[in-house]
Amino acid sequence: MDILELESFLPYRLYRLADAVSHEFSKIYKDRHGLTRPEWRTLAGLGQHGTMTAKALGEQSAMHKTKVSRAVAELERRRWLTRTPDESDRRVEHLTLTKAGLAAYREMVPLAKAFERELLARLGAEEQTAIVDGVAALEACLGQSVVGANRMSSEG
Amino acid sequence: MDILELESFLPYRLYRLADAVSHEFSKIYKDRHGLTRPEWRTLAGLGQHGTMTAKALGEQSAMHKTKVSRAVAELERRRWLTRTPDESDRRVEHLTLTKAGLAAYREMVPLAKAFERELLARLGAEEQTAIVDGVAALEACLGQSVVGANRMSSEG
DNA sequence: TTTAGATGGTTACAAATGAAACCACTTTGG
DNA sequence: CCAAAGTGGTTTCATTTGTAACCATCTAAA
Repeated sequence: MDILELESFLPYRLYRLADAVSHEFSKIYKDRHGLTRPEWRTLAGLGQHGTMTAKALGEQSAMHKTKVSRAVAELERRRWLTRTPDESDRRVEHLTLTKAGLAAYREMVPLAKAFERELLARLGAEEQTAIVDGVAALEACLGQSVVGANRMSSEG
Repeated sequence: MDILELESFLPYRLYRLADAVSHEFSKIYKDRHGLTRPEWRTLAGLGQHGTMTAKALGEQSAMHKTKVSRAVAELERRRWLTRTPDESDRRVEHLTLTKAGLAAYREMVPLAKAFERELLARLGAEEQTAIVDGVAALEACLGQSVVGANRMSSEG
């Protein structure tokens, strides 16, 4: 009988690994500020780019537009971001972090970087390049049309 | 100002990648039989091991016990598995696939294997070993206590 | 014994999520 | 100019999920 060994099955391993890493990392924004993942990504996007539309946010951080909408609403409620109507297209709003939002972002960036650094630090040199390159390769091949702007991640 | 480049941030990339792969793979069990991921994992676990308890299922496939409970209930409703009370401990039930469940499992195993094979086939030889080894390394270091039996994945 | 905890498993409830409908606006093609 | 289709973004609704409480049973210690 032909069986499948789940523990060795790449999609399963990949998912479980990502889930564990993500869950570990979520402590940084969840325990600290009670943010959800969509909220964290929104904060990260705006911190990185300064000003973005909801649509751009969704594309950059692979989130469904309803998630973006809700995350933006919550961050606005916290007064971590403000909306500015677009001059020429009144459907569009430009989102920008407030001082408070920026402060939170600035506080989290070093923690995020430290997390990534320490995660990789537990690995040997070749192992580090292995994941980084491996992930990059899969991203590239799975590609343009699946990962990234179009897919609109479910995020778990 | 110190910023974080989300697109290069490993936890984010890993999650997005796993999500894309998983979503792609989910077509095999979702489109074909309308299974959810917990249901698929339950099927896979039982197919692989023959008979398991709900607890063992949760440990093997990194699922929260409520997910296992619900998945088992659904597969039972479909008559894809049966429960047999344990002789010596009446809290425990042993789960086994029925003929129908086994048939579905047998049908999916080759598809799953083909999916994995074709996914890897898109990569070069070194790239293949890169992800496989990279994932293994992270699994190992992130380790025993985080990935696997204890974590009880959220699954998305 | 008896009783206080563990343990396998289910259920109730609240929060997060996705699909699809929707609103306001803009663009396109007659 | 006008209707039809497209787009940015929100809301509604049903489903999925996690937490915590829960039930039944088992174990261990007094």
